[in-house]
Amino acid sequence: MDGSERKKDRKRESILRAAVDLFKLYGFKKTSVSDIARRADVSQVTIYNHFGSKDGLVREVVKAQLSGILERARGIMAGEEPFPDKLEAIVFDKAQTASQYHGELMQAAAQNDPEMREFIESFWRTDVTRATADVIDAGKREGYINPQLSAETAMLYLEILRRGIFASSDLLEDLPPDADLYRELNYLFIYGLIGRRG
Amino acid sequence: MDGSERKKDRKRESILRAAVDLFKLYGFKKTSVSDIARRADVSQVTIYNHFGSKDGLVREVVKAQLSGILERARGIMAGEEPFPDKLEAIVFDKAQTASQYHGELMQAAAQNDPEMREFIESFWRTDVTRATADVIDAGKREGYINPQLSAETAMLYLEILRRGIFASSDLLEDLPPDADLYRELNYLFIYGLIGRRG
Amino acid sequence: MDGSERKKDRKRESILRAAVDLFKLYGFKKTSVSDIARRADVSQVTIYNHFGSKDGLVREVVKAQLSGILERARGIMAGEEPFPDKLEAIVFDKAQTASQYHGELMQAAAQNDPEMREFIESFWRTDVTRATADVIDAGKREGYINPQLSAETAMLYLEILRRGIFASSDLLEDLPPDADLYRELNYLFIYGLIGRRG
Amino acid sequence: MDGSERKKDRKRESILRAAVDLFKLYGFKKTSVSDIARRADVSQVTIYNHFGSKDGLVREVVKAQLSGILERARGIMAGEEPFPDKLEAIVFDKAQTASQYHGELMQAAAQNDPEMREFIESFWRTDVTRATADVIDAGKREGYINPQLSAETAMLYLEILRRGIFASSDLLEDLPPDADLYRELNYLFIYGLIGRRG
DNA sequence: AATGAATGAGGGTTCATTCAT
DNA sequence: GATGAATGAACCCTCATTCAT
Repeated sequence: MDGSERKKDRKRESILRAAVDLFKLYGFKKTSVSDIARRADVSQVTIYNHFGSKDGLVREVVKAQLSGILERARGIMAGEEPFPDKLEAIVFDKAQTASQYHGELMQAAAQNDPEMREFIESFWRTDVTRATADVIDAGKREGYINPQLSAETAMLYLEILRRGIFASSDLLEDLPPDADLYRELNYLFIYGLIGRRG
Repeated sequence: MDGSERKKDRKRESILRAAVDLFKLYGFKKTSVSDIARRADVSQVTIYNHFGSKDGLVREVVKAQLSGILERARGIMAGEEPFPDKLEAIVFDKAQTASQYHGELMQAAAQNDPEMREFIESFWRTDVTRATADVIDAGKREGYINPQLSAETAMLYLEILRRGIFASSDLLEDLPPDADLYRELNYLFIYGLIGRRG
Repeated sequence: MDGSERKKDRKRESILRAAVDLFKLYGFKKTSVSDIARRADVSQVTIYNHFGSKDGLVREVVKAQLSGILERARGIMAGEEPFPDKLEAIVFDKAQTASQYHGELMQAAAQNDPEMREFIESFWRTDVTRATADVIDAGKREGYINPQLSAETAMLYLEILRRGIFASSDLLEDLPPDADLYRELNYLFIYGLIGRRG
Repeated sequence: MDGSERKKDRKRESILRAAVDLFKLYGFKKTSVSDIARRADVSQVTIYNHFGSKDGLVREVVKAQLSGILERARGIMAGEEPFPDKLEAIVFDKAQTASQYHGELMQAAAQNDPEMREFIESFWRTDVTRATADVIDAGKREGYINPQLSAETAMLYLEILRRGIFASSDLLEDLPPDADLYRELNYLFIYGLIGRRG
């Protein structure tokens, strides 16, 4: 039935949201299933009925997280802004910039779960790589990326920046979202420490 | 007695080393006091006699870790190599590039422990800031850093790079330590995505 | 409607069969209602609609089991074979010789269920006693049972044999169903360890 | 130290006894670790410290149980009574005649524990077989067992009797320990249903 | 100073059962 | 009558910590 289906989905969403929130706040290990249940206003068992286990839950959270990041990145790249703006939007993707819980999550997801490991690796190998390659192409086309720079190195650099920003959210989170600092950092990404010359 | 003192210190060191090893391998939460005791070949209670609690232990580990990083950075800055080499050495500090256990540790240390939070913040505010400022000064003096770049932004950039590299150790760990990639990345840090022109 | 009735009965049978199978395989406590539902291809709730509770289900299983044993025994006694063959057929009743799940079942059925306890005891007192008495009468009539042996003792002996064989199914289950061993054991039941003399 | 050792052993014994009692009363699966802890007046965790897991506990219980039975049997065989008395003493071993919890225990012990399975099988193959062979030899020597009876069959018969009595403890437990019934049953074991003739 | 033994609190998970449709 | 979804209670187990020696 429709009502039941929708209700079930609502509970599912509610659990997922609660899980994401608490994982971000306290990390994966410190968040208990009972905490999640309480926050989602749901019985603990309902979580098991939906996701099978805590690992099953984190699996879904990770999948949703990864897809979300990718989707947003694609949306940004499809727009018409100049490259620096796109770069800024992608690298500073707000939704993921929220404490370094991500690493722990990924680790937890991959650790005891070969299937998940495969999923993550494949996701990285195909989707992320392709998306990042698009970014780099755009940058080269618009003259913001040195055409001689190998795609491999560029991708690694961007990844380091993403993760670094991600892991520095404690330093950034108090800034107003329109602070000049973002622009300046973005400028650094493109022109380096040495800055624009001539 | 001297022998007793030395023996005591040896136990202390043994516990610390065991803790660091296991934290790196399995993370802070997944490492139990009993694990550490077993690896250090010591009774659990001995750990409590020395460090008071698990949090007390992690406090010491963090202090040692931070001091180590700082000391190495100072050593590097005191040398005579050109700025790019120094930058590379500092940013890629091998000893800390070892799984992203660091973030979890810091979080654990700071979370339930105001004293520790104070220590870390003060450490950051004084020691790290000062050291990073030294790096930036050197860079400016040698013409590798845009003199108009504010110290604040530069420091943030360097911190982002450090943490990003740290969090990307999974991508870097299979590389030979003399790979060109390090040089290329370092080049990117200085000259940006746009590269050296003219 | 007839079709609905028959369908309902089919579900009932399907549940009972699934329960018996799983109880035999894994025991009563280790078999969950959800397991039974899955094997019977039925919703858990259907089991409750039919039997009220897990205990209610086990009650029905036990009743069916007991009636089955009794019915087979009566069939055998009604036949024309000589007494030793009848004895063998009854004591080695294949259908119940299938792991010692039986005891657990009876215990579970009787434990929290006074009504069931009453049923089992009455069943024992009337049906089983009567049937066993028939066996003994036949044995005496054909000269295979010492006429001076009290019915009480003889019945107890037969019951011990039945349960002993039941509980030894692990030792017997690999034997071919026509093995000499069955005859030899049966011979022992009649002639004892000392054997036929003279 | 001596005091600590003795205290530890006392706790160990206390736990074992509580476990045996409860297993006999309610069966293995229905007895929770917390029940055992409460009855032994000990923290649950102490049970884990001593036995590692519930399965570990049942392992020890089973080992103790088996060794006990064997030891008593050997003691009996070493005595000077005539064979029928020995047979009675062994087959009706009181200490094990206490509900059919035994089967469930063995099953639980062997199920998830290859090491235990090995232990039980080896125990059966060597100790039990040898002891039973001794019984049979004594019976033959004293003329109570048909010399032509194969050892295999005789052992199986005795085992069936043991288990049958074991599983019939509900029928026997109300009898006074000196009841004639025991003698009569024993008589049946030796002379069979047909009784002594001539 | 060091230890073996013991523990209260809490974690993930399963189960028999009920509710709403 | 049948079901999918949801649940409270209970279970096995682990952990950081303390007690007695």
